[in-house]
Amino acid sequence: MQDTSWIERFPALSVLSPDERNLLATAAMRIRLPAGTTVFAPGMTPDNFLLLLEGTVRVQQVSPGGREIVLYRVHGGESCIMTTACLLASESYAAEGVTETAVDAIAIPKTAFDAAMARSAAFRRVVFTDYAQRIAGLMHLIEDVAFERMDKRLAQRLINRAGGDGIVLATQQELAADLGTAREVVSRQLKELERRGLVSIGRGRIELTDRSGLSSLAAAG
Amino acid sequence: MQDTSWIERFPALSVLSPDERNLLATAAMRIRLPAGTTVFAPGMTPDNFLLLLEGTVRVQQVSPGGREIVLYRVHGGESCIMTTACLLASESYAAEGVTETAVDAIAIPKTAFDAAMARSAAFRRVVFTDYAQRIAGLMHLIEDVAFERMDKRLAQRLINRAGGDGIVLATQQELAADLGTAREVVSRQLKELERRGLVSIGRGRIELTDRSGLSSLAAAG
DNA sequence: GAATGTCTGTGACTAAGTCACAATCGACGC
DNA sequence: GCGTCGATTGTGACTTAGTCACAGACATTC
Repeated sequence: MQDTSWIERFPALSVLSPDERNLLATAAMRIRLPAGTTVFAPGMTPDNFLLLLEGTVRVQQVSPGGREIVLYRVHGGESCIMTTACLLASESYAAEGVTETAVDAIAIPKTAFDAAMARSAAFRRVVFTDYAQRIAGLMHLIEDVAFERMDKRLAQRLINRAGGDGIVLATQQELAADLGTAREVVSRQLKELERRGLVSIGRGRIELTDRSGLSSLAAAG
Repeated sequence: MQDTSWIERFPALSVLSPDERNLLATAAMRIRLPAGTTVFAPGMTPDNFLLLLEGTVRVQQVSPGGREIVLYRVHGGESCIMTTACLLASESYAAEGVTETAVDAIAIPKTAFDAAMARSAAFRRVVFTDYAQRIAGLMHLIEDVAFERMDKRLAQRLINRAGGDGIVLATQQELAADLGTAREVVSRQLKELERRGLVSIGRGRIELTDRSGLSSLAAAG
């Protein structure tokens, strides 16, 4: 008797027939990873597809010059299928995935993945939705990097990253990686935001003192 | 009796069973479009998936400020499935597809697409390969835009765009859109390349006078 | 409380993007 | 042949972003 309860974590899979559930549950392995684990990296051929139950995985690219850019994050309830599928299909790209928090996930071997794709329309829908969302995200990122001003992007990022208390726990280096820019640029931009009274800067911590001000900056054309 | 000969244009589909061929061929429509046709655009819900036989489709994004960036191009023998699938799955993105040349394509209605995905492993492979390649391309583009120098990117682009005679037929505006930068920047970069004896500039036309010089610039770290 | 490693700030410089024009070219009509 | 018009290209002056080379500040550990 397999444990199929994790399937409920994915609303799109809740319509699976008992047969289909069994197919997935039989092959699925529950895995737990601590924060900071490299899930995949250039040169590694992944043999499992991941469905995240809890935690987040950061997918990023590192430039030769040492600069980084975060491509997207996978959160609990989302699938990490896209990147692994890509790694299988085309060798050449330099993205790596790292757990940002402890992660609880379901790993599905390639053979079971293929079988599920063949047999289950619901499973296909999950996979396609994942692809579509990631691609839309990447396109949005390209638009951002190519066309938007840094102050606007930083304001946006601070708002997204802030907890309900209006506090962002991140170093300037981490923010720089999120935005694909240099740490010094973040330092100067934050200074300017502080001067304007929108944030207050601490070590590894930024407090948003004027969220609506930041929002209007983030929305500015 | 359906015409299934176009299937041979897609090597990955040549392994289809007669049944599967028939499924596709019955639903498929052959379409021809002149250059400059908008295949899809924000707000349009596409109801067909395209397999390109001949010609190219340019997929690009336009910024509020009027700047453009080419995300990728779909060539003959490739599928244009990704973007359309994305458009169906998630409304919010601003890419548009325009034919760059006259295009000869096969259009497959959504229902037949879903059926083919359910029944044919080969068809799934085509679709996944398309996704994987596009995503790898988008990631490469992000890396380029975020980290590479403009002179290097321009040199690369000129090499890719040049015919066997070493001539690029494109306006500076078009090159700027390819790279996601401003036309003035292309103008100045070209001037610098000309000064270094790598190219010779004409109106709507750039001649590569030193390909190996351009190559080493494009490869430079 | 001294040492150490991490994080942050800053000046000086280079690269890229923006804005506002001017100059040039090619095609078309007369 | 000549003039006109739109498209294309060139350029200066300025702003924004990224690079390099540091110095200073802070937290943790011994």
